Amino acid sequence: MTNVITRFAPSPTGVLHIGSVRTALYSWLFARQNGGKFILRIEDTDKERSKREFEDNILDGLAWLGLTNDEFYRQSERGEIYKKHLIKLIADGTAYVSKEEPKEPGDRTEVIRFKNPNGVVTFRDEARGDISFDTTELGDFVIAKDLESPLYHFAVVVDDFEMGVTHIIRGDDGISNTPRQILIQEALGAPRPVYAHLPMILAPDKSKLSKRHGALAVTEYREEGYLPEAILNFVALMGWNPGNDQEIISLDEMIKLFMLEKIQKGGAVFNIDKLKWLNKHYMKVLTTENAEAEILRRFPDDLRAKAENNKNILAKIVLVILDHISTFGEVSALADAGEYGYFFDDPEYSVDALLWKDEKDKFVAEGKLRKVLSLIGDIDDNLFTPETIKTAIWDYATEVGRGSVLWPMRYALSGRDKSPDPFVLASILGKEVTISRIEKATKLLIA
RNA sequence: GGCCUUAUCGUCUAACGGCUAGGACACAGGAUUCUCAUUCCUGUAAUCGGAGUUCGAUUCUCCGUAAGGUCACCA
Repeated sequence: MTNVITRFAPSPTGVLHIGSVRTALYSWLFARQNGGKFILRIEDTDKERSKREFEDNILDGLAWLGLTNDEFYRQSERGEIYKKHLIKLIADGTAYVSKEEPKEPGDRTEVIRFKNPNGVVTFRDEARGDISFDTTELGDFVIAKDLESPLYHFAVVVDDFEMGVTHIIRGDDGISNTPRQILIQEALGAPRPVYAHLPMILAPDKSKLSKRHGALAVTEYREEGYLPEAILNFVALMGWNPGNDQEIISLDEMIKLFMLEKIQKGGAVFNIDKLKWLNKHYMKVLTTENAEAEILRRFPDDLRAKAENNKNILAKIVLVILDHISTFGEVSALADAGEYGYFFDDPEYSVDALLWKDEKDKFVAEGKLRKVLSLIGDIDDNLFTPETIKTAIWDYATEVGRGSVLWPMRYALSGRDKSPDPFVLASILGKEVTISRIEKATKLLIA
């Protein structure tokens, strides 16, 4: 295909949410796949509702996701262009100035209406097939309040024409707008672009996704600790598939495999669990430095200070932390719950907690911990790894009952009912700290 | 209400008109190291209803039903 030009045209009356991201992504993919251009156009003809903060949010979100645009426009800066076409249509007789009875406060007594030829419009939708409308019911619809104030339908058509847009990929809600836009196109003498309408993204109750259902701005997903790769992968697969069972798909692969014809027709319910699953996957393939930075950022101040003073420990616990979360945002909640303290400070716990459920005798437990001490005492400081520690203890633990050895050992190191296994813990803490914590536990047991 | 669109496991989806309707998330059970989490294995689970065309329908046609969109001097 030659000279493909697509566009993403949000109105800055709200934040960039997950549905818009998918529309932007598909348009972007199609342009990139065909070596074409991707245009970002801010549709801010409604001066009342358009807000700069929303535009900033949209730009911020797209940049974060890496959906780069080749050209950027604001409709509010293109008044002369619309005016020129408006004058031409009026001169041609395909539009006219109409006297009106104001129906609501603020209504004009004069607007510009389109002279509807009243025919049936049939267009081909790449995602759905042929669609026909009888446009008679539209009447002579309003296309501008005056020469300086074009309305949505008119501005869109003029812009797509002027910018040479070849493929319009947009939401399902644009489908009913298409006939009247085609009418305007024909009056303008503009070529008809290829259309592809995307099904809606729905809430779990199948209603339109809204803030109430977690339709957050992508910038909020970023704050919650989702990765752009996960967001992109997730939205790509809502309403499209690569033609095989592949679930993990990179942007580069999407560019290769994307096809308008494979776009789903029915709406898709937003499934946060799948997003989390994808995010967990992408967190694991993140570089250690990036993961470390994300984690550190979520730590409360005191914990962060300790971690920064002990980079050695921090580097070792990244994988352990990653294992237990789906988003980086969970780190702060877990940290607040005291989850990571034991990596840096000796834990506090009661004697009872130290005892395994099937071995409540303090003296027996103390004896087993002392045995552990002697078994790991021989390991070289530099070879204090989960493997060597396990090798040293395993046979003994198996012989006398794994739980009766491993539970007290793990508890002595972490002071928590739930934690990584004792071998990993010991290797993270290092030989010296491990021994001192276990010794402390033995003293507590026979005190 | 008019018009437009859509309908496969709970969810995202696959299946030239032709194997036992496949995969993923979630869920359940099991295994891997005491706990938690990973990882692995196994399992539960779907073609909206009714006609028609056909040797044969998830697939094509029609009628229902349900859901969504749209009917602005918003976008």
